[in-house]
Amino acid sequence: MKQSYNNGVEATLGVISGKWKPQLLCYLGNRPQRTCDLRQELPAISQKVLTQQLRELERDGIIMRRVYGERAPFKVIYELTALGKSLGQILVQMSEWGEQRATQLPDMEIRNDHAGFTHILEG
Amino acid sequence: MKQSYNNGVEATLGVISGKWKPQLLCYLGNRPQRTCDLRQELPAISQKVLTQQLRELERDGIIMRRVYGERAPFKVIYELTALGKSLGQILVQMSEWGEQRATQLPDMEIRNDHAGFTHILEG
DNA sequence: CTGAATCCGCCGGGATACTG
DNA sequence: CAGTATCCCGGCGGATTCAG
Repeated sequence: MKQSYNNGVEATLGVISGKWKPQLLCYLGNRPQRTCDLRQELPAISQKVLTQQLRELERDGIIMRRVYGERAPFKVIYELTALGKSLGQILVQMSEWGEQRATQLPDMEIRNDHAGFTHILEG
Repeated sequence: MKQSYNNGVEATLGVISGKWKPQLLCYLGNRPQRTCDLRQELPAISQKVLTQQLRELERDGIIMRRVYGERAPFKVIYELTALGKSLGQILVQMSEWGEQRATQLPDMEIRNDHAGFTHILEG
């Protein structure tokens, strides 16, 4: 079926929105990672949801999935595609805007700063 | 209660995510608008949801609400705040990225182009 | 003209158990 | 190690009605 959006913003939101996607993009922006690496960085995520979010990012062409090994145990590596890396500027700006805003609101906390996303720009 | 995000991207997403918010920001980026104007530009939105989304944007400091008139019928005007306008660059970039991506995918359609958001930058 | 109050369906995300 | 299959819950957004 044909996807239809009113504007490009909605289309972009459709790609990066998701409870764990910003964090996944951040970690994968640093370097390609194995599934177990991601599970270690995101201890709270369930297996089902991790696979789900990764599948969506893959389907949208943001990340690439590579499997090594003929039989279990497998080694699966996820990494940003060129398209995924092209999100770098946007992610850094969104990160900075959010941080900037948090400084004005005492009741808002942001754990990691935008440096986590800047690595995407280096690729 | 204290809001907590893992990174600034999530914080920004929390502000602009919502089924109608990108469109509302686009229209309000052109000029301040009355409630009835917005309802005309978004015929499909229900009254409840329109008010809801506007309230959220207002609570987050993105738009400002002004009421004119002592008694009904009231005249209510919504307009972007300085903070709201500071989202302009991000929205334009997200819009362009989404459009760019749509050109690669035959099954994806985007009705309005990023020009709708560039007016925010002029304020 | 503008908005509050209900009631409700859908879907993203979570808990758990199972497979290769 | 990596992923699938169920069952489940909460909250966003929708339809409708009432009010100043």
